[in-house]
Amino acid sequence: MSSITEVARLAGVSVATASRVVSAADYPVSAATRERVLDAARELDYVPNALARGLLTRRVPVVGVIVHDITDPYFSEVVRGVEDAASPTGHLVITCSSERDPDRERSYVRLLRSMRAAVVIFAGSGLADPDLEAELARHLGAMRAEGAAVVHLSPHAGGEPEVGVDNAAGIATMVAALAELGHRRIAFLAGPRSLHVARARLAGYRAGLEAAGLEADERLVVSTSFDREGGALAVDELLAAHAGATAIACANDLLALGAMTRLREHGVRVPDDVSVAGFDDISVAAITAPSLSTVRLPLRELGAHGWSFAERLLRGDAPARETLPTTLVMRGSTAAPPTAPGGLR
Amino acid sequence: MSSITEVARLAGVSVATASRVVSAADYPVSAATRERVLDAARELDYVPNALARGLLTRRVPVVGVIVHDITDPYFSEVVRGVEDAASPTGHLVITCSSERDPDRERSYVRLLRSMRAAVVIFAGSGLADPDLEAELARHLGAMRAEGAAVVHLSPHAGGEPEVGVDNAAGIATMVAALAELGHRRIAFLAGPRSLHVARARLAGYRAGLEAAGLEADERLVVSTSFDREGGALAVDELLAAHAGATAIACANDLLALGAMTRLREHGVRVPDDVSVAGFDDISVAAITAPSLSTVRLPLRELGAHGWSFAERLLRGDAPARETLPTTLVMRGSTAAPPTAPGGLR
DNA sequence: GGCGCCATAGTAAACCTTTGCTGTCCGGCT
DNA sequence: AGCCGGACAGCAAAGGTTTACTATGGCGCC
Repeated sequence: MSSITEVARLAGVSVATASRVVSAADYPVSAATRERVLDAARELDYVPNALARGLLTRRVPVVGVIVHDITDPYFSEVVRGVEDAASPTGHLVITCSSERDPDRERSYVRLLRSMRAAVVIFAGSGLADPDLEAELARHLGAMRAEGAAVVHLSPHAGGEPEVGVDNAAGIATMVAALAELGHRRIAFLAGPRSLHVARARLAGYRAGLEAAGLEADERLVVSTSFDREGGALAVDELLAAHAGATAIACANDLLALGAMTRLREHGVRVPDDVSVAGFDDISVAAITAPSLSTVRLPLRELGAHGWSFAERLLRGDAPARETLPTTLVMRGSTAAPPTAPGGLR
Repeated sequence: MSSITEVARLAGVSVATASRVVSAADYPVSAATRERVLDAARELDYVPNALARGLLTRRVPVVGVIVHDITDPYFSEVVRGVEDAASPTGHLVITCSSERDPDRERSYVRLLRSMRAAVVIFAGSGLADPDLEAELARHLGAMRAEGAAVVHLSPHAGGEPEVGVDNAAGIATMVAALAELGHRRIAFLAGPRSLHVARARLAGYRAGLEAAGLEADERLVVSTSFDREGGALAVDELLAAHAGATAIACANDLLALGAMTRLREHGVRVPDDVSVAGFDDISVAAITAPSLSTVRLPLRELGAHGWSFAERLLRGDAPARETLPTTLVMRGSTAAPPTAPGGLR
């Protein structure tokens, strides 16, 4: 593979000049010389060595994205957003599926550091592990000191993310929409109490209730795991409590899907007897029967904003924290409450 | 960030010795010296510079995976397979969503080359574009000459992939299963004629028909785009043709999903009136109502095998081409044909 | 005509590691 | 006692690029 030395030799100039031409430095080079160098580069099929360049600039045009699992549509959307934003500037995206395993996360960050990645974006941070925290903090500190940018995206265990999503407001608009349809008793499937996101969404539910002038009833709030299984269990619990809900808002689409399945098993019709609403708008939501009313998270934008935040960091700016808005998506799983006194009893 | 020079200084040895310790070369170093170097490295939080190392070894522990779109579950599974296989050896995975755009693909390969990536895996190759082909061939040739490994996975426009999936056999087993259920008129939604995969699957359909002793009828084969929209359109076409199919096999789960939706809109029940079968087993397939009978592709394995193929290539072996088997997954969207003369008319 | 400045071009150091080759020391063998 | 070889350590080059600094030449201006 040809190096810049060979390009310079073929063009009959010094390597310095050749370098200035091919790397488009703002250094004066006469048009004739430039042309000769470009010709030589073309002829030799010259591709600059990013390693040598990175060795000097202490940074390689690569952005690492730490996700839980690239297979999860949530994360692949975010990664795609990063990629779309980063690739026009010649940056490559490295995906790191940590599986929330501290060891994997640790080793990924170490690898990224050894590679002198310009940017690290945390899209799904690991669970709290003091040991990991410490090592991570050390690595991240060192990387920042080296000039790399580190950005945290929305669900971030260790505090406020640099770029977030307004979970609370999102849920609140859904609650408002349900109230608008005429629902007075709106249940909420909250997901695990331990997760930061879940807590934010629960807060949004409460705020939405208050804004709509509805009474809060703790019997209407059920905490379970963040998956379909949890949604099904929560429905059982709601039925057992005879809480009389006419609508069920969920902290998560998977919860909503699980709830719908279980409701069907109990012979409860959606949305005729009970309305169900999700959160996230994963791609399945549009194709279930009935299709799921939900709140769309701007996942691609989240990734893109994460990149642009990092880019500004790289330039030495101190960008302001951002919060991205969600959008309401009303589909077939919600309707006005039944006129006859109904709901889950 | 500390370099090996500082480690050596702190340990009171030469850089050569320090290097031999930290890079675990099989070179004799006394136990005491080794210990001192290791201590120094730990104290300084030394992380080797992969760029400097790569500059020397002409290769950096990175594998680029070219996909159509990381957001497509098909590709994210493959990428995950590569990642799981590659990361234990300290390799990082770069995802490149080319969107089947020759320009993007070109620029990704160029970037990967400039980075001296050790491996490039094509998981979803671009459409035929003579211009791209030429430039790609040049890049790939150069990379191979440099010692990098290049591997093509199953859907490969430019010929036989190094690691493939037996598409034809997969469809054939599905056709056999439908025939077994009693179906005699099995339609096939074939996807675009231009795609190599689509053609392979169509061939499988024909082979399956023949093996089951069923008559081929060209009115039962519909070519559309490879998405839900295409599935819906194909159903319209099938209905218009009054072909009287009792089962619809699809070259793709998305086609099947689109077909099911449109069938519902026409008041046709699945599987009571018509059976529908997909191909790929994307994750949604299990949670639609009814759940989709389909053929599972070993996507993760495909990625993992791609990596191991590349690894052997890197070691200088000449591994043999591989073809991975598919598995039949029968769920709720298929059943015996209606006893009363039914089907799509 | 001489001086200095501008426009270019070149020199060489630096980035960090690996590794072939060259020491050095010591123990053991003849 | 002399020699040899083994075990370990160090020197220095090489890998490809960028960039601060230096050199060259031509031209304008007084």
